[in-house]
Amino acid sequence: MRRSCSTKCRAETRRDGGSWNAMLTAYSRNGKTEEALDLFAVMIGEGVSASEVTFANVLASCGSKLDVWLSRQVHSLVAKYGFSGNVILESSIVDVYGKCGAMIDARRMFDEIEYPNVVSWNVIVRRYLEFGEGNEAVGMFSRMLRLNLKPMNYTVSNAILACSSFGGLTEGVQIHGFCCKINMDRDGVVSNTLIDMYAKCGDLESARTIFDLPCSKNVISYTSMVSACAISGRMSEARELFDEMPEWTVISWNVMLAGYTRTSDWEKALEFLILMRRSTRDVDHVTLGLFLNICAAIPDMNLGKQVHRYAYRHGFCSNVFVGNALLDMYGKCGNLIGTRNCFSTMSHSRDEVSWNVLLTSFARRGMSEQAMLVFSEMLGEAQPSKFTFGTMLAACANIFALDTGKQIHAFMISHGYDIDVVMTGALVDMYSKCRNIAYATRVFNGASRKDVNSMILGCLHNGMSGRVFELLDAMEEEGVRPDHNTFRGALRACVCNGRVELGAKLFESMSENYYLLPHLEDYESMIELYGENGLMDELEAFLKKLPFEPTAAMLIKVFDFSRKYKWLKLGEWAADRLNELNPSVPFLFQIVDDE
DNA sequence: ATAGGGTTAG
Repeated sequence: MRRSCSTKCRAETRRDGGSWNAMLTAYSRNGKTEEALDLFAVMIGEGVSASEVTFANVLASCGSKLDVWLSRQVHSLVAKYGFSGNVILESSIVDVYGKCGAMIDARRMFDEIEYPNVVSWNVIVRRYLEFGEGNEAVGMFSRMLRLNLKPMNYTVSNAILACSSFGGLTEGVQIHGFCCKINMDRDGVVSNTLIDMYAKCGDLESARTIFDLPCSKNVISYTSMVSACAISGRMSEARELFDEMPEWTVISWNVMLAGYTRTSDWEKALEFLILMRRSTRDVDHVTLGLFLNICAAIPDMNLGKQVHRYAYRHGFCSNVFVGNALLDMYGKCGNLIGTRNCFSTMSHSRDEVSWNVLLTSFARRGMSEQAMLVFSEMLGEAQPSKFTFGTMLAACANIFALDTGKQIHAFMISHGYDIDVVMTGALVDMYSKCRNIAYATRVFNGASRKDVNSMILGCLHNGMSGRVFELLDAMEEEGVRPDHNTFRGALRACVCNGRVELGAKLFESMSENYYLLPHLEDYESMIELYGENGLMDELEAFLKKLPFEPTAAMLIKVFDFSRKYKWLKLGEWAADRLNELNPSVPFLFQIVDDE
């Protein structure tokens, strides 16, 4: 390649920088990165004077090559050829370093620019945003404003995007105010980004207000708004907006589909997929990933296999999202061989999520030993994350592997992993299932945000149900909102301790004050609570108010309690129901024994 | 240059 370049150029009559640059530009604009860089090397070698245009093209090529060492070399050549102080080239160097993920170098270059222009500022904001440092991006943006520079709409848009990336609603509102001040709030790109920012920060009303302004409706603002409703679970609102959209893209379809899967409405999701297939030929890797999530959740492996075949035929299997969704689908359908096979074929395109899915698939089926093996294999290739540890701790809990569990706990502490609510819960769960309630308590007490439910279950698991009431009191004191699992555990504790009145009060309060519909288990607990304490009047009244037909298990309990406390009428009632459920064996249940 | 997706848990 190098030879052909130089031959070609030698044949030319004029070999000044101009024709070299023309070629360089052609290569670089057409994505011929290697060719452009080779040509540049020849240029330098032959002593052709490199101009601003030369470096602009070479830097563009460096940016697509994502090679930080190469970028540093070109950076030094820019200085050597006397272009220090050229704001365009220096901004380009900031850009290239940023693209390579070398934000320290990017920032150093930026700070060296004597008079950064609006493009320089845009580049630094954008790169911080892409690097995942939204805070820093917003910080640079406000520095720009303090210098009284007027940002481009793209820069404003990037700064707003940065706010959404870390949930900075306060900062977002301030930028919105600034946009109004300089009359940029009606700019198409800016207003769409604002809608998206408000939506992602959970302020749907503000998003809607901007969306409803005249002239701000297009596919993108519609899609943002639909997405906002969909991620907040407001699917009927999302659907209404979707139906009135002027046109649809594959993204708008995917947004709706994601909404249905997020709300676990698998039926509607499938229905929507059928509608989608009938309306458009557009299907991409996101659609397929979501489709596989649905197959995994139902679960329907045959459907999943059809999607797999489709993905294979259309070349989507090399996409890591599709690959991971496939792993998950096979795992959730219980086909661990399928998961393993997929995982092996993904050897060139797998990431830490793939490993986590593989781990979870084994752990979910109680195959903790295999999960442990996968974990040690994983350490050689990928970084474990909180997901990894969560799964591993659950696997330890299942096989009472206290020592391994402790090692994982120690590993997390020594490597500075953040131990959040979920991790605290997983640790408490592991320690209490391994019957080490002392450690479970220590983890629980030391946590800043506590997962009370796991501690309640731990106490119940270790025969310390009395402590559940202390936990409930502490919860109330700290204003922590109980959820379904809290009540389930609390009711179990009432059963264990004969706390009938408290149980009844909790059961009432569950739907009255917390709008939580009791589950079957909660009704069972109440039946046990009344029955075991011989409160047959209350039991009878409770059964009369049941909003559904009692289950066989409930009836058997009622039958047994009635026998014990000689509550014949209720016992006969239960026996009749049970006999109706078992017509093949008449009179299996009799409250008065035949003599 | 502004819109979408995956892995932890009772």
